[in-house]
Amino acid sequence: MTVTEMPAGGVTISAAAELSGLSVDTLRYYEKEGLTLHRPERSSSGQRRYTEDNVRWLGTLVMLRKTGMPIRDIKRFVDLYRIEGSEPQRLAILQAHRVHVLEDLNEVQTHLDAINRKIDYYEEKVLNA
Amino acid sequence: MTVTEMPAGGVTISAAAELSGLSVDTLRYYEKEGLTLHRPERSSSGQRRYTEDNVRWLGTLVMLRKTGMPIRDIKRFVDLYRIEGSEPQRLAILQAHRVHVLEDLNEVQTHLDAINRKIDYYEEKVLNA
DNA sequence: GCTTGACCTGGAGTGCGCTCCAGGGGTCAT
DNA sequence: ATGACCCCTGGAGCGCACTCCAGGTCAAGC
Repeated sequence: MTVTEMPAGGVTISAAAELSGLSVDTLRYYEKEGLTLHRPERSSSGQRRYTEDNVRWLGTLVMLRKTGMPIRDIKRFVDLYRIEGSEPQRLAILQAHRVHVLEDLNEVQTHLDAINRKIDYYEEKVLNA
Repeated sequence: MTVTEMPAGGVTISAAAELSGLSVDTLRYYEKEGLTLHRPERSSSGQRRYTEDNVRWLGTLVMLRKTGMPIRDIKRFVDLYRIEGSEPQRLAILQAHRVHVLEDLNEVQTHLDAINRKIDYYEEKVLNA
């Protein structure tokens, strides 16, 4: 299943987990922590039903987490969505995060260069052995 | 102080911390975990004295940690240095790690693109408000 | 109507990588 | 010789982000 071919009534938590790449437990954990933009509706028997929007937001959460934003900061970001006209603040958070990510990428890239040099050194050493 | 202008007798743990960018506690922790190639010598009163080589190795540890290698894996890598002729294995670990780092960089880059798109969206929205 | 399996909740447990602390030196300037 | 510092050890504690568990509900298939 892809996110665009989701049934109208929404999907179960396990399907949402697969679609988002998160675990079922993590989905419930994120919801408990208030990271969901809107909590998924419940079926008549109380089970969560994730809509396309719900799943899309999970994608945003993954994006922020994988780029190293802590849960606490994501919480602040989500909370702004509940405040009318907070777009400038949301933008500011994203821009600041972008800077962090770029710095991080840069640092990792520098260390990667060092790894490559070490590999070169060993490749020569091993080849001439 | 830079690593090339270190006194011959070695430097204290706090100096080594500054030079490496790690904390004093982390230095002792790494040593406890067996991540040091050679344990630093001790002064007559039992204090650690880090040589240039010691500090250079700390740089390697930082390189591996900052690129996401777990302590456990670094331990395995260091242990190979105690085995004669283990250069091929050390090389293999570095090559495998390199692949991981590249995959990671790639993933982060992809998420960064998504962040940029979100920023673009908000910039337009905020500008036209 | 019984089993199976996915789901529910609240809360405890885990792994990682540090970080901090108590209690105790040694060294050096005043 | 007193105080200020830095250092030592073993071990406890912490923050983060999950992950797991017990005990229970519900729907569907046989």
